[in-house]
Amino acid sequence: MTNKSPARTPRITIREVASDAGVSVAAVSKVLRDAYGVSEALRAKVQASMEKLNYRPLASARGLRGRTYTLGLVFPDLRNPFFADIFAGVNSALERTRYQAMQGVSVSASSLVEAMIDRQMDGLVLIGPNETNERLNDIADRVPLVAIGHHDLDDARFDTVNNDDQLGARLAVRHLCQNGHKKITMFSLSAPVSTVINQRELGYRLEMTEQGLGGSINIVRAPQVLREVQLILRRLLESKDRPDAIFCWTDLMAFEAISVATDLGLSIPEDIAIVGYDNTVFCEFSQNRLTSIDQSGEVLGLQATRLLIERIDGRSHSEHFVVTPRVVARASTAKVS
Amino acid sequence: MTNKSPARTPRITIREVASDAGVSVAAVSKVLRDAYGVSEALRAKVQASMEKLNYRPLASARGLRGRTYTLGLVFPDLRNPFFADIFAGVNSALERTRYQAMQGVSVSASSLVEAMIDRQMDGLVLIGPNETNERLNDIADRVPLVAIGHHDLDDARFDTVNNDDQLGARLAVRHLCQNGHKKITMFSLSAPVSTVINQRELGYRLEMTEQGLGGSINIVRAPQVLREVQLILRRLLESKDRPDAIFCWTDLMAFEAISVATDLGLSIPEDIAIVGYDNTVFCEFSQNRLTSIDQSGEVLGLQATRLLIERIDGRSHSEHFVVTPRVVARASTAKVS
DNA sequence: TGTTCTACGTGTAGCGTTCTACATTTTTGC
DNA sequence: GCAAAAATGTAGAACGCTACACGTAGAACA
Repeated sequence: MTNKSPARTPRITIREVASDAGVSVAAVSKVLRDAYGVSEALRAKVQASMEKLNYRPLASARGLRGRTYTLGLVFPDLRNPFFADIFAGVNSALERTRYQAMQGVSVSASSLVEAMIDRQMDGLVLIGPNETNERLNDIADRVPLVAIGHHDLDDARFDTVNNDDQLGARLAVRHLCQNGHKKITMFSLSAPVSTVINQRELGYRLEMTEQGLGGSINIVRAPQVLREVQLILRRLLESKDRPDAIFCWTDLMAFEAISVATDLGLSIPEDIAIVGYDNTVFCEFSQNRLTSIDQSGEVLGLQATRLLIERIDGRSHSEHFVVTPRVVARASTAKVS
Repeated sequence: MTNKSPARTPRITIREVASDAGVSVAAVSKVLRDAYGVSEALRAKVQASMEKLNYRPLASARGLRGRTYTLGLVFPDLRNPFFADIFAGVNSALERTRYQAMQGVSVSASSLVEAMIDRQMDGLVLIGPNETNERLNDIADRVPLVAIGHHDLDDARFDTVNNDDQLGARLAVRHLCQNGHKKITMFSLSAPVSTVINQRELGYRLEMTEQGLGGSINIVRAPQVLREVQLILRRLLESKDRPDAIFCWTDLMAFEAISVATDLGLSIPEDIAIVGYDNTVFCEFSQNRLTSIDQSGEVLGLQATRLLIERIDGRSHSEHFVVTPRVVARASTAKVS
């Protein structure tokens, strides 16, 4: 066992800065935190030394007493480009702050959240968490928390940022109706039940009923497993009473639907119209031209971050921010002549 | 200013575990690290107390003395699903270890890397870094480092994990030739020059020459800006001497190429064949059916993580792992009859 | 002139771990 | 049965920072 690791260049500490600047450690710390009681002269001296020595405070050490200036983001998955939009929003909110975001990815947030708390994140943003309010409250008792995509506000001791998923679904159905479709099936998610999915299904049902199409309400569900998704879509599109439109709970599923439909020789939108959700960049591709519901991920990320920092700074009552979704129409739902 | 944050439930510390188990703090620490010199009896007692109190060691505190058991991953971008494959590999390598991965996203790794070092990451994996060897060595002097997608091994004081990008490009060209194409253009990246891109361009040139097509070598470059990419592709496909095949440096660009070609009414592969790189999940879609070079992101991630942990454990000489790419043929390059 | 403020600095006790050095007990070898 | 060696446990000093409690000096006030 050659346990002799290569000599690492040692870090500059606050003590060295203090001695270089000829002041106390406490003074340097004050400058670092712009705490009260530092003269301009002292600040300048200290900052010069920090610059000169290229000093950077060690987050772990700070965390032991105060903050680490680190926010944790928990994504359910990395494959969906929608999350990149949220991330962009987070970053632009962080631009002029001293905070840094670190991401983790995990379907079941649980163990990842614990790991982030162990690592002293000052606050957490959970994206599309599959957790009960009880569990989320339990987390919120230990660290400032904001959830993106969670609709149960009952007694929530955390903030939420959502798009109006129920409205989004209604818009999708309404748009399809306006383009002359009647047999509209919703393609939804089976496995982890989430409040987001519930809202979208509810919106679908309500709008179908309102449009006088209550009789043809049909929700088909699949887990997030590629094989299953394809199988179920294929079965749906091959069935005798195939729908003339599908509303998919996320763009990714809509792309799968386009793929299966194309495979079966169906043309879009003539034989089957398709609507997705999230309005990801891939919707624009000519090979997709997917009509989708835009929920502005960037705004979601930005607002979530804003709320989180407020909460870290001491706010204790909950706030709930809602974005209004809108239809972005493309060829996948063009009017059937 | 209501600076009264809600009372957070305080953490269980090692001291409480020690007193609950009736042993010293040092003993608990030993159990935690499975250090030498703990009897089975003591270990059992301590573990029972840890379980009972639901104790979790605080990473910041550990970091101050030893390790934080956190690895940092730096992605250049979140939009490319290829990175999800790498991430999957990292995770499966981490499965039976006590390490956790935290991700950051940044085109220019620099400031993010500093932030990660400040946060006491035990080691870093940089994915597709746009950095010189000098800069990377500078980082490697301060923290164990592995680069995925970096071909300059000259005097590298870090490990690298690569697919053979030069071979990958050759395979792409060879495959196109076999299917009867002659005017093969490469669509490459202009802005941040990277060793990966260099290798792919080199492979393209070499294979074109070898195939006797040296005369029609043509590399078109665009930055990673959507507008520009589309403009340049459109110009290329509308030009008088349009190529009959395009080799794109990444799947994402290939999808754009398919989009533009579709837009222009060109059919694939009859009018124009297209090859991508990465073999991302989206290649399978019937609307794409994109032939692509597979570089098994999962293997890259797994090996990188393995090497990183070895390095953290003391290895000081550099290792360089190479994966052999392969062509995955789909309809976008089917033989033109 | 004395007294009270206010502004500016400093000393130092932790924060929750790890780890070296050491004390004590048990085992081993002869 | 005794010394030496091995095994097991503990004390306590860091690690780099924050923040509380003070000290000091000059300004403002009466």
